[in-house]
Formats: sequence, structure tokens, C-alpha cells
Amino acid sequence: ELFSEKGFNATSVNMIAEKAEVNKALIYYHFKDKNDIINSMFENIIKESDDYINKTFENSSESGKAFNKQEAIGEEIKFMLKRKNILSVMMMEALKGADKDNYFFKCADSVFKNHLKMFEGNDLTNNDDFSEFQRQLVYEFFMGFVPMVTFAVFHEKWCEYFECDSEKATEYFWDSFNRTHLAQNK
Amino acid sequence: ELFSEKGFNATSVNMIAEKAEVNKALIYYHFKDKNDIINSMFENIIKESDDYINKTFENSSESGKAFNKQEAIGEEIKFMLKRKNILSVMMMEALKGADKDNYFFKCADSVFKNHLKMFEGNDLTNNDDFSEFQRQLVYEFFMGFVPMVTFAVFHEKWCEYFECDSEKATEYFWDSFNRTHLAQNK
DNA sequence: GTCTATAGCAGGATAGAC
DNA sequence: GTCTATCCTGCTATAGAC
Repeated sequence: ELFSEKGFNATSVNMIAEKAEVNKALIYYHFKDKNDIINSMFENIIKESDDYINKTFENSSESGKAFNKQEAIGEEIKFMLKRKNILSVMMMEALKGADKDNYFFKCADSVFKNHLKMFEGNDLTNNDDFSEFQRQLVYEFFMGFVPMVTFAVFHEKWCEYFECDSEKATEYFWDSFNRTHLAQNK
Repeated sequence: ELFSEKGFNATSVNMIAEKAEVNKALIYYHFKDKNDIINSMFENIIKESDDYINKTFENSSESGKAFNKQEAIGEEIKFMLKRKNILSVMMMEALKGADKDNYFFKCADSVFKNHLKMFEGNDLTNNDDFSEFQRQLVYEFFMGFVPMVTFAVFHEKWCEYFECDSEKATEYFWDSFNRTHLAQNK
């Protein structure tokens, strides 16, 4: 919460200790340094994201029903909205130059490689045509992953600024996302 | 450069003075405080962006030729790539909770209201159907402005991480953007 | 306008008792 | 595991000479 509210560098370990109602020294007992706190959170969401995708796959192949793209997109929006805080921190850090570990890209990588499988029914990582694969990557990242994440992280602030009802905005976004993606995958 | 490299809070006035090869006190002579530095930059890009849009309009109405959407999109990508540093700072600050002035939204507001005019030939701000207007806003922001800005700010890092040629990535992005937008506006 | 010097404070991190 | 107390560095910002 604090990192997403103020940014990583503007959040002091004192603030964290205060909010967590523990002593500052205790934080240094559990974490190596301030960076270790944020990195743990990143590792955590990567794992959650992987689990989520695997679960979605299993359910879909078990049920025998045809995979419902639109429903899956709705679920994904919910998933991201629930994790908006950590996602916004992830994005802030990725925007900086020194982000060695690049969790934002790492996360995108696992998510949209699975999208290609889910939505196309084939795995483009095995595609012979390398430039066609990269074209798909660009599309999936900037037209899929990025809008999804930005919607989650800006949702609240956006509705406030543009005076839009929260539920309605989500519906409009879901609708836009479906239309552009169905158009692409025709 | 420093703000986009390290983030606003991790950049000290000392660093700025050093990089600018002036004395720190001189910075406080020209700017009220550290915040004043970044706000000046934001005001500046808003102005540049307004000027750019007005210029594009004039040229298009003077030449008499039909407005070329695809060309305009290509120009806009270039415009943003040139300003990637300040745009990334703008995005970082907008992600924080306390961004009172919301330059990111302000900038988007002027840009995509003009998009609606350029690409649709009508001004939806006068639309009677308010929910249809908001649907368009959501679309223009999350599927237009956001991908465009994120492409500009992540372009370099993205190409490095996903091992993609810089020129090719730009071409793919331009292509994706056109396809989704033409699909939407059919 | 441009500099030197410094105040004043808050931050990250650790030592060591319990 | 959890705390108190403290070190030390580096930050924002200003005073005041030139």
C-alpha cells in the first residue's frame, strides 16, 4: 500500500514499521534490506500469476467445454484489480532505468505466452517465422498486457478524474478489450 | 534524464546540479523547490503536445487532402519517442496516490479528445449519449493513449529484454495500433 | 546570476539487551 | 523474535558573499 501510494523511494522503513505496527529493527530481522522487501513481493506475484494461469488451463481442459475467451478476459481483469497495488509498484520500478530484474517484463512474458496458447490454440514459441512471432509479442504486450495492467492500476484514479462510475468503466474496458482482440484474432 | 533513470525521489538536487554543471544553490534560485522542477517540465510538455495537435490539424485542413490516419499515427509515435524521458516520469508520478495535478490524465485528455475529432470527424464531447461518450473515452485512453505512451517509454528496454530490433518493433507496433484502431472504427 | 558554507533533519542500517 | 538506542550518511533548503 505504501509503495504504491508514495513510490518505493519515498516510503521509509519507519513508515512501514509504523503501519505494520512492529519495530523497525524487526523488519531488518526478516528482510536483508529495503530492496529485499519489494523483491519478495514481486517474486510472490509472479508465482500467483503462474498458478492462476495453470489453474485456468486445467479447469478449461477438464470441463471439456470450449474455452470461453470473453469470460477468461473478465476473470483476468478481476485478478489484476485485486493486485493493483503491487502491479503499480512493479510498473513504477520497471519505468526506471536500473531495473535489473525486470519483473514487469518477466510477468508479461509468462502471461502473454499463455495468452497466445489460450487464444490461438497453438504455441507460437515454436513458430518457424521468427518475425511473425515478434509481431505477435509486440501486439500481446502493448495491446493486451499493458492495457490490462494499466486499467487495474489507474482504474480508481481514472474514474475519479473523468467522473465515471467504477462498474461501468470496467464493463466498457472489458468490451473494448474484447472487440480489439477479436478483431485481431479473426 | 535523471528523473526517468532513477525516479523523482531517488534523484537528489545534488545529482542534478552535478549533471547540469551548475551549483546547487543556483537551482534554488531558478526553482522554488524540487517539485517545481518537475512541474515546470510537465507544464512544458502539455504545451508542446497542444501545439503539436493544433499544427497537425492546420496542415491537414490546409492541404485539402483527406486526413491520413496511418501517417498521423506514425508521426505521433515519433513525437512520443522523442519525449520518452519526461513521459516516463509523468507516468511514474501518476501511478502514485498523491498526484494532485494529474498531468498524465491532463495530457491524455487533450490528446484523445482531439483523436476523436481527427479519426471520427465529429466531436463526441457534444454527444447526447453520455454513456456512449464514456465508452469512447475508455477505449481511447486504455487502447490508444496508454499503448502509445507505454510503447515510447518501454521501447528501448523492451527491445533489449525480448531481443527485438528497435526499428522492427516500431513497425510492428504501428501495424498493431492501426489494425486495432481501424477495426474499432469500422 | 552564481558561488561557498552550513543548518537541520530524516533516512537506512546495526549493536546488543531481553 | 522483538525491542531500545544510536550511528552516520546524505538529503532539502537557506544565508550570505561576490
